Amino acid sequence: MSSNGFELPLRLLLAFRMLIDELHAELARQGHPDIRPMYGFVMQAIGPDGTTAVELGRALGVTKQAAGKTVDNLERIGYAERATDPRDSRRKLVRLTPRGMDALDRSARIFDTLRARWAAELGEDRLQALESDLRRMTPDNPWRLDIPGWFGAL
Amino acid sequence: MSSNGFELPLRLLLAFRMLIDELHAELARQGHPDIRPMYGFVMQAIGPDGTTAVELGRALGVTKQAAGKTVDNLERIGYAERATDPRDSRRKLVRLTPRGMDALDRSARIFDTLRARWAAELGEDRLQALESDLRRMTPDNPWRLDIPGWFGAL
DNA sequence: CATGATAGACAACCTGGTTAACTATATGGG
DNA sequence: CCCATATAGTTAACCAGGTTGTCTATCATG
Repeated sequence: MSSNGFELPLRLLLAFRMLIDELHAELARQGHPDIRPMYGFVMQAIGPDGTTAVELGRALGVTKQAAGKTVDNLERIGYAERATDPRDSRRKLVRLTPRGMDALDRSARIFDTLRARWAAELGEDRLQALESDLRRMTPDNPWRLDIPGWFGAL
Repeated sequence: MSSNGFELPLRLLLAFRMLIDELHAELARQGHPDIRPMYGFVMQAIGPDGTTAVELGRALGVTKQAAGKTVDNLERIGYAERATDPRDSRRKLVRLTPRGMDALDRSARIFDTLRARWAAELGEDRLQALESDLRRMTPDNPWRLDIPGWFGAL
């Protein structure tokens, strides 16, 4: 069975999906029921210091318009806010609200918990080997995700 | 770095994405430029014997309407066809066309090649360990993917 | 034969993506 | 100093793929 090349991508996707589903179930339990799968990546890309729509689009590998729409949604549910840059009035700084920060912090902690569950199941050494192998097979630059919306779009 | 829980899902996704991108680049090179990332999963779910929209939806974890729309698209680009079931005229059998079959066959071979590349890089034993660990952490039933469109939708 | 279950189609809507066109602001060179 | 160009953001129109809800046609059964 392990010689079937189709299984590898499938398992990678299932594993990813499981982690993300568990993350969101837990986030919902902790008071963030409105987070969509994508938002975590977007908030991570916004980061604690804020960014702009154009930079965000570049970071996520989507157009500035798409990035803008997503920020609209984050703004609508109270996780991000926009403010004009005083030093360049073309730019609008996108920053996380305290609620957004909270969601981001909790996500990080939940991911750590989930990783610990994997370590308990597989053993820390096996998990580190797995992470190391994945790191070896994937691009170095962890950012420039290109992720949201890629599936089904490209 | 490997104690950062955020890296695991990210690497899983990047690895998946890489494989899928390489698959589609190679499929395009081999005469199938119109395949979208999802179609591979859908064609795999249709299988060599055909299925119906309802069954397909169940297999993919989406509604029958969504499955129907996707079949519309596969039909449009000549990879699937529909025919009324002679034994139950409510049902419409969805089958792959020869072109669809060809794409599916090539996909399987390309995935095998990609897996071989991973084996060459990581060693067959490490790769088998990786697959085995992923298998251990993900649901048993390989089908019922629940995949297409899940990201961004749920 | 009437009733209920099932398959499919259609419409309206949502999200997240795209291109394209437009406005407003910076910036740098004649 | 001013104009040309580049950049940030918005808006609009579209697409893909998903959802619910409704409707019709067919099957199967009491």
